[in-house]
Amino acid sequence: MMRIGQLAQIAGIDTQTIRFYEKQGLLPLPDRQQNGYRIYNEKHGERLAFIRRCRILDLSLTEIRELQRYQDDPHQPCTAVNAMLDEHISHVQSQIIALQTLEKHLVSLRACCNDDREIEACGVLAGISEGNMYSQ
Amino acid sequence: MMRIGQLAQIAGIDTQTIRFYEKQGLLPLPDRQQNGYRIYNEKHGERLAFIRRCRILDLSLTEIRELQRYQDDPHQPCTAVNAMLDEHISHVQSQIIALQTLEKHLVSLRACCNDDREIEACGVLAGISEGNMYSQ
DNA sequence: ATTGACCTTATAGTGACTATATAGTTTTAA
DNA sequence: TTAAAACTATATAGTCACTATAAGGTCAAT
Repeated sequence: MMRIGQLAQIAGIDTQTIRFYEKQGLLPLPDRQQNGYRIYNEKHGERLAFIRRCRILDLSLTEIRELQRYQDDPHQPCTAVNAMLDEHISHVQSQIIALQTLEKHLVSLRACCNDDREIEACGVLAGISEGNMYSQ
Repeated sequence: MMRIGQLAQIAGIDTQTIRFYEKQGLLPLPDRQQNGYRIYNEKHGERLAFIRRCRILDLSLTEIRELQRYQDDPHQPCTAVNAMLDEHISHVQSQIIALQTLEKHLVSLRACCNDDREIEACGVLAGISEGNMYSQ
């Protein structure tokens, strides 16, 4: 039995974030003291830890809600869970490829200028302005 | 001389986005017809193309504003432009590394389950719930 | 009695758009 | 000529996952 501040400290997050997750339907409504303070138990702590670990995996709050629904129905087959993860992995891989392309692009742009010029002659600005940005 | 729709078509973006850039101070205020319609010239088109190319490089609107200020002062040295790009490259590289770590993490989690289980026994959900997420 | 630490709710801000609502204007077709 | 379609205008809200701020209530210790 603890109040929001203690739960926040244990979970390593802000009290605001806990209230936010509650409002988002990710955390079950806690009991309240007579003064209105929220009271949490260990179940809340576990639920919060699950949410946090999902967030570390960069799952969206919607995906987390979906995972929680699966957990509440433990005799379903878990294909949907695996499918979600597969799709998430694809998404992350796409992001990586996009960023690697961007990086190449930026590095080759950077190579167009040393630091000893005036703005007017800056190869970087010229490179952006001229717009042959997809010509490798 | 063209109206916003034509400029949008040429630039390949939405009219809303043009008005948004104007409000953000990225596009100079265009003249207006008697009916209030905005009128653009080629300079606006070039400016918009510059903005778009910067966005393709994933530069923020703030960074673009900064680049525009440099362009307006063409006899400054261009060290700041290059520094901005260097920092942006570092930022992109950090993102790539973070995503690659995440991908490894997700792939190893995915390997904890085949598709033929019940939710209760799902290795993926267990992997998230158990929380030994940083033990490689 | 008051300070400080904690708790409450409600609201606004972040970034870069995107969508919606409402209304006025111009162009095209019947 | 009139009515519909296509364009323009402004203002406001929504996206995502928080984060910050405001304004106030509660509690323990000094």
